[in-house]
Amino acid sequence: MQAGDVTKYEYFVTKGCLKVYTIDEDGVPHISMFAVEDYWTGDIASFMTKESTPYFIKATEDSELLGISWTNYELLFQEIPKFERFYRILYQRSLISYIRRSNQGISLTAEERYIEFKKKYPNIVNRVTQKDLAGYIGITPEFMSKIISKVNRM
Amino acid sequence: MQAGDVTKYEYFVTKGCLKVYTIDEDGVPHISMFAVEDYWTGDIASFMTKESTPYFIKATEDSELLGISWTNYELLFQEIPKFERFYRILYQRSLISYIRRSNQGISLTAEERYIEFKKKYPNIVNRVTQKDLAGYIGITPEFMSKIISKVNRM
DNA sequence: TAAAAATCTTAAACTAGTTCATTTTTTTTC
DNA sequence: GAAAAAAAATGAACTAGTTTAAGATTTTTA
Repeated sequence: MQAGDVTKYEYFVTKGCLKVYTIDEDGVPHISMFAVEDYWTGDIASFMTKESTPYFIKATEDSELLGISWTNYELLFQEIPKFERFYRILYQRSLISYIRRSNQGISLTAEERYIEFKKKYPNIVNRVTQKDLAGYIGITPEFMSKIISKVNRM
Repeated sequence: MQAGDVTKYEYFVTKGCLKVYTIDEDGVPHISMFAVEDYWTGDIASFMTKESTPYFIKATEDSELLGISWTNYELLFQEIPKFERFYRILYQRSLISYIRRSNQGISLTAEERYIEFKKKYPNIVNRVTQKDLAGYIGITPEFMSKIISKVNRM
């Protein structure tokens, strides 16, 4: 996926690891999410509104995804209304985790955010580069390096 | 609503303004959201899981709310399955705005976050104290004061 | 497997944001 | 409408996180 495109699919990851990110005016990447096995990914805003996405998606490992198009997504609800419930609960859970993340972004220090990330995603922390982790935590790779060596020393 | 309670209701605001916030170990308040007319509020995580909430909710103006209990919420879906769709779309929209907020929290400076807030919520910015706004933006009231006078000077 | 490219580390100088203390302004209460 | 309480402003000293630059380590590619 490339910034500027209109998102045609939502993806479910069956294998691998991907990063979803924006690039700001200064060329600095900011990582919105990492998607590993059993995660949904894409840009739900662009998928819904058909406006262009600000995100790039790149696989960081060989990956396998399933995609659902807007047409099939709508059709799914029409033909099998029980899927409304499925997605209602899926979005509700997603919402809970994004509410938590947005609160942590404004109330925790970078070091605390790193410790939380490690605790919450022990399966991701060793699969991504420190540089990408820095982009997710919201700090520079240099400061990420300092934090990691400090936390490991503790 | 008080931290420690299990959330029994989700609320829809028909009049007024409320703040939803946590208080950290140092006694510093962090504001998760302001809820004005036509907003839903509460703690959806505690409402769903029946675990205790970390949030306080306080009205900052005289307010009127409608509340729905968990029992009635479940009953609603049972009796009128079309409401699954209604909530599916409601959560989908909410999700979009929290994804945006969590990205801004890690990629923008405090000044940029303030400017975005003013642009996105012109109807809220003048209804809340600077201190509460600081708690939402994620900075101290002192720094909020500096930013506001700087931005007004521009 | 050597060379090139990317990532990670370290350190010094800098800036965004905090802390603490004091004064001024606004709001609330009796 | 005076007194008290809360919010806002200001400034000086501080800390968390950035920037720039250079060297060390790991990964990728030919």
